[in-house]
Amino acid sequence: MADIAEDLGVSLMTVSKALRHHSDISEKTRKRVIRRARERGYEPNWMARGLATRRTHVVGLVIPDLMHSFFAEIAKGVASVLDPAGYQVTISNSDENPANEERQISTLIARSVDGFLIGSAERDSGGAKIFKSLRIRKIPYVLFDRLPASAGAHYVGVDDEEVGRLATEHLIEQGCRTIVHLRGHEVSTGVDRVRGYRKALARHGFEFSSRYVIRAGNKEESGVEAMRKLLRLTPRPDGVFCYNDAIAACAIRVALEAGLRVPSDIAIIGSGNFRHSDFLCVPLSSVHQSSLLIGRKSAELLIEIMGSEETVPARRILIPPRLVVRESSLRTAK
Amino acid sequence: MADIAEDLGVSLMTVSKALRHHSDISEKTRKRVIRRARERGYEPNWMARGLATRRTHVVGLVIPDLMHSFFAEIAKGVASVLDPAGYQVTISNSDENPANEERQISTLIARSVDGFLIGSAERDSGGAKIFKSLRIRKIPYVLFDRLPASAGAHYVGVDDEEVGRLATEHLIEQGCRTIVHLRGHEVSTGVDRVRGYRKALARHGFEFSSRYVIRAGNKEESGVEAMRKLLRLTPRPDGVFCYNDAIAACAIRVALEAGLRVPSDIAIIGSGNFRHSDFLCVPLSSVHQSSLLIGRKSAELLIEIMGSEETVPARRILIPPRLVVRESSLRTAK
DNA sequence: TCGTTGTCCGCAAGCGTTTTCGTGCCAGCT
DNA sequence: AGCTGGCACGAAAACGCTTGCGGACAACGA
Repeated sequence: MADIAEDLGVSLMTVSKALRHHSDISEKTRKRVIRRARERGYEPNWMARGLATRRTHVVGLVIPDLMHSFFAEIAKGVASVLDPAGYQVTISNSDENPANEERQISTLIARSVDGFLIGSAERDSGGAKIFKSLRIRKIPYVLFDRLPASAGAHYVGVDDEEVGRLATEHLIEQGCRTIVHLRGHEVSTGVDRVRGYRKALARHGFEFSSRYVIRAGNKEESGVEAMRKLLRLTPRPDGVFCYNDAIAACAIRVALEAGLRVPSDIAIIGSGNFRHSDFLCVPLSSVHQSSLLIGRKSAELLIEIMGSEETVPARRILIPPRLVVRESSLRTAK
Repeated sequence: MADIAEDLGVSLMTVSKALRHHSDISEKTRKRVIRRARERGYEPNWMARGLATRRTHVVGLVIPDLMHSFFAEIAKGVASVLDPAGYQVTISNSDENPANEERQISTLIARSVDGFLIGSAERDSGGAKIFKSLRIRKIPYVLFDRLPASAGAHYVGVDDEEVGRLATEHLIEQGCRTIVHLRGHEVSTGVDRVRGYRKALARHGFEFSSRYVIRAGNKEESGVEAMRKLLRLTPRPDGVFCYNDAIAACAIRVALEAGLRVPSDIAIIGSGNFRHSDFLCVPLSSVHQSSLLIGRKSAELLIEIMGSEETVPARRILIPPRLVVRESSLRTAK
C-alpha cells in the first residue's frame, strides 16, 4: 500500500481511503489508485485491517453433524451467500454434543469471529449459558433448524409443526387407522413435530396415546430398536411417521424383515427427503425441508444483523415444508 | 495483557514471553503470569498476533462436494486433528468445478491462510496454475483423495489401483464372466481404478475391452444412463464394478427395473462404502475407503510441513482399501 | 579486584491497516 | 476584500502483539 502511494505521489492515507471508496477521495484519484493497485496485485492484509477495525469478517458455522446431508446442504447454502459477501466461513462439528458445541463456540469467540450461525445440539433441558455469553459480548448469532428454549434469538428453520401435520394427515388420508410417531430427541424439531402429529390426529378425530410416540433419536441404530418395539404393539400400527429419513429407512427394513409389506401392511413416511430416498427397497415418502434455503436465509439474516449497529428485534423465519409422496406411503389406487 | 503486566509489576514483554513459554522467563514469574492471565480471562488477540508473526493459524480445506458423505467425513477427520492443534479450519466447496476451486483458493490466499488441504476437482487435462502459484508463494499444501498430474506434491489418499483390483477380483471369484466398469471422470481416482480393473482382468486371463469401460461420472443421473447403456451390451455383463456407491445404487435399481435379479443375474459392487448401503433394495457390496483416516493423515502431514522451515520432499501416503461384501455381489453359496 | 558468563527482564521498533482531526485551497457569497 | 463552507488530502496515533537487542544483576573463576 505504501508502494502504491509512492508510485502515485500521494499519501498512504489517500490510498487507503480510495480503496475503500471513502467519500473523501475525488473520483479521479480513486480511479488512479484502484488501477495501480490492480496492476501491482495488491491484496489487503486482513489481520491488519481486522486489528484496526476490530472485525474479522469471519463467521462461525456450528453444525451438529456434517455427515447428515441435510446439514451439509445447509453449509452449502450458507457459503453461497456469505462467500460473495466477503465473509469467510469456518465450520465446526459438534457431533450432537452440547459440551462440544460450547467448547467450539468458545474457541471461536476467542478467535473473535464476527458472528455465528448455530444449529444447536443443546437439549431444551440444558443450561445453554453459552448463548448468554454471546449476548453479553454482543456477538450476533442466528440459530437454524433447532431452537433451544434457552437461546431465544433470531431463528431460521422449517415449520416443524407443519411437518408433523403434513405427514400425519397424509397417512390418515391413505387410510391408516393406527398411526405411530418415531420421534426425535429433545430438540425443538423433535418436540414440534410431535405437536403437529397430535394436532393432526385431533383434528381428524383420532385418539392420541402416548404409547404411540416412541423415541428413536436420530441415528440409525436407535431407529431399529424403536421400530421393533413398535411392531410389538397391539393393535399393530399401520402407519408410521418417522423423525427423519434415516430412521424411516431403518423402519422399512425392519418391517420387511418382519414379513410385512410396505406400504400395504404398514405405510411409512420420513422427513428430510434425503438424497438417496429413491434408492431404498421401497422408495421413501418424506416431508421435504429445503436445507439450502435454510442456509441461505440464515446467512442473509446474519449479515443483516451484523450490519446494523442497533440490536435487531429477534426474528423468526419459518420455511414451509413440502410433502413428497413416493411408494412407501402410497396405498390408494392411482 | 498490559493490565496483567501492571497487576504484577512487570513489563508487558515479560507477560508476552511468559505466556508463550519463552525460555527467557524464570519459572516463577511465568507461573505468576499464567495464573493471573487465567484469573482475568485473558485471550490472546489473533489478529494482533498474526500481524506480528505473519501466521494466521488458519488452514483452508477445499472439498469437491460436501454432500458426499465421503468428503464430509474427511472434513471431520481433518478437524479432529487440526482443532486440538490450535488451527482453525475453513471449508470451501468447489462443487467439482475447477474454476470455483481456483477462485476459492485465491481468495483464501488473499486471506493469508497458513496452509491448504485440497481435494482437487482439477481434471488431469487442466492447467492447474493455481498449484504453481501456491508453490511460488511457498504456501504449504497437501492434496487428498485426488492427485492431479499437474499438482505434484504431498498427497494422502486411498490406493485406488488396489480398489479396482479388489473389486474386480472379487467379482471374478464370484464367478462373473463378463465384468464391466462404470468409471468416474478424469481425476486420478477414476483413472487409477480403471488401471486396477485392467490389471485384475489381465492377471486372471480375462480379456479387456474398452467397450466394457463406461463413463458414469460420479452423480446419480449419469449413472442411470450409463447402466442402461451397459445392459444393452452383448453378451450381457454379469458383473459391474462401479466408481462409487451412488452410481452402484443406480445400477441396482436400473438392473431390477430391467427385470434382472441382483446378484444372481448380475453382481454389483461399488466403492466408498457409504452410510446407507445397508438400506438399499439389495445391500450393496463396496470397497471401503477410510475417509476419516484420510482426513486425519492429511492434516497431520500438513502440520508437519507447516512446522518445518525447509521445504519437505514430497510425500505420498496411501491408505489400503478394504472389501466389504454384502448381498449385491454374493453369488457363491455360503 | 576484575573480567566473564549466564539468567532474567525491558526498551524500542515494528507488523499493515483505519480513524480522528486537522490543513490548505478554491468557489461562492455578501 | 473578507468570510463561510465544502472538498481533497495528509499527519499522527492507535489496534495488541512479537522480535532483536541491550542492560542489570548475581555468581563465578582467575
